[in-house]
This record gives sequence, structure tokens and C-alpha cells, in this order.
Amino acid sequence: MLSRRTGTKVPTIRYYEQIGLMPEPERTEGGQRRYGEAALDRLSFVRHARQLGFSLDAIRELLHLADRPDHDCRDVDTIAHRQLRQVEQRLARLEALRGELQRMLRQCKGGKTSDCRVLEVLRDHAECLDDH
Amino acid sequence: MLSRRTGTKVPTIRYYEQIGLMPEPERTEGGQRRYGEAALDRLSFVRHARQLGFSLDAIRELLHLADRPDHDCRDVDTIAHRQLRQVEQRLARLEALRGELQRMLRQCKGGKTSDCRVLEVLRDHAECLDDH
DNA sequence: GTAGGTCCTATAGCGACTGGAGGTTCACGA
DNA sequence: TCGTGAACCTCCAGTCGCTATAGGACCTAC
Repeated sequence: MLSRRTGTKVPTIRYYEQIGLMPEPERTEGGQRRYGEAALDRLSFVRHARQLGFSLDAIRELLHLADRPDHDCRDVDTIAHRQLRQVEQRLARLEALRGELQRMLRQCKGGKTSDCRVLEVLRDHAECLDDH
Repeated sequence: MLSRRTGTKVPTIRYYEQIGLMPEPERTEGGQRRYGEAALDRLSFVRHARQLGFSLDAIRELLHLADRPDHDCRDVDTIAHRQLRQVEQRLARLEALRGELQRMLRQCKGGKTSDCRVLEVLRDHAECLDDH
């Protein structure tokens, strides 16, 4: 049910429950979980934050803050900014990698692996432009 | 020694040995590892490829090809191109995330968490521009 | 009543390391 | 030659965020 309505695999929901991100739901007499609307909202929140790249720890903080409506929202802002900075750092790094890979591939003229430029670049770090 | 000369932690080298990326080196009488130049070169190659984002499996293939000097270098090219494509995909995804995070943060005007725009966006996926 | 699909728990695995415990060996200085 | 301290040894557990499997129990519809 919950699984299908949020596109989340069952073991994932189980996992969230285990680490305390999702509350333990009611059970039928036979022991199967039955979820309410609140659980659906919470799971949607978690999944969406995950898609935006937030860590489960960050999401735990966000949920904690969302449960305190009177709290100043500055803390939420801080977490989101932190996440943005992380994304920007990863972007910068990946852009550098892309450049290096492209440069490496441009130099390849075919032939034997013995004079393959790609392998040479990998062998000799000094040939790199940026110091990853 | 090897650890310091390549900036690789000892357990990491141990791990590479365990999964067969690094050969088992000679040992002293007391059982301690002693590495030669070949091991240094190989480890440098691995580390550099890792820094360029290649998976250990891809690196295994690359090493395999590097050991066959007469082989056509097209296979090397293929692996590097695959890697480039992966980097480009990750870049595209991260750029979308950055946009969404920035948009979310621009809307925040401070105040209580109860009307925090950031939390609202997380709650309501429909507010998102792209369908991550 | 029974067939099927979904659910249950528990456990192990992924990639690529990292860290710790508890003990051994090596290199260097006196 | 001995002592000391650093670096090594093996083995195992943990990280993150799931995912998969095995071997059952249950629930719903016909």
C-alpha cells in the first residue's frame, strides 16, 4: 500500500522504521502493518528530501524541526544551505573530472595500448592539470 | 612506506590486495610486506584512476589492458568514454538539484517553521519544477 | 476452501573504504 | 647488544542507504 503509493520499496520503509525515521505503525491481528495518512506524508517528505540529496541524518533534523511549528525556521535554512554547498562542491569536482577525462580522450589517436595516451595519463599523475 | 609515498592509507592497500587489485608482495622473515617499484607504479595508477572517479572494477579492466601492450587501445577508450558519460549524467543531475535547492532557499523569508517555504517544498513534491 | 499475492522476520550483501583491538617486528640510538 | 617507540601484523566491525534472499504467515477474492 504505502510502498506503492510513494514508489518506495518495502524493505526501504522497513529500514526507515528500524532507524527511527518512520514511527512504528498500527498492526492487524495477524501482525501486518497498517499505515495512516500521517505516515504517508512523512514518507513522502523523506523520499523527496532524499531525491534532493539530503542525508538521512539531515532529514531526521528536518523532520524534528517540522514537528515544532513555533520554532524559528533559521535552522531549516541552515541545513538546506549546507546541502546546497555540498552539491556545489560536488559539482565543481565533477566538472574538473569531466575536463580531465575529455582532455585524456582527445589525445587518444588509436593504436596499441603500449602507447595509449589514456593509460599514460593514468600512470603519470604529473600530466594532470588540476591537483585532484 | 608505500602508504606514505602514495598518500594511501595502509588499510586501503590491504584492501586492494585482498580483492586482487594489488599483488601479494614479498615478505620479510617476520612477515612484514616489502614492496618494489612495480607495486608503487601500480598503486599510483589505481589511486589516480580512483581520483578520476573510475570504479575498482573499471580499474581492474584498465590494469588488465595495460598489461597487454600489443592489444588495441580501443577497449581503454571505451572504458574512459563510459566513465565520461557517467560523470556527465551525475553533473546533469546535480545541476538540477542545485537549481531546486536555490529556488527553495530564495523563497524563504524567515519566520516560524510553520510557514517555512523550505519545509513546504519538501512536503509537496508537486511544487518542484523538475521531476527528479 | 483455496490460490495468489502480499506481507512478516531475520540476515547478508553492495562499494570502497575506515577504524579499532591486541599483539609482533623493525630500525635506530645509546 | 639492548631498549624503545613507531610502524607493522591479522581479524573483525562499522560506515551509508539501501537491496535481496529465504522461509514462512497472512489476507483477499473467487
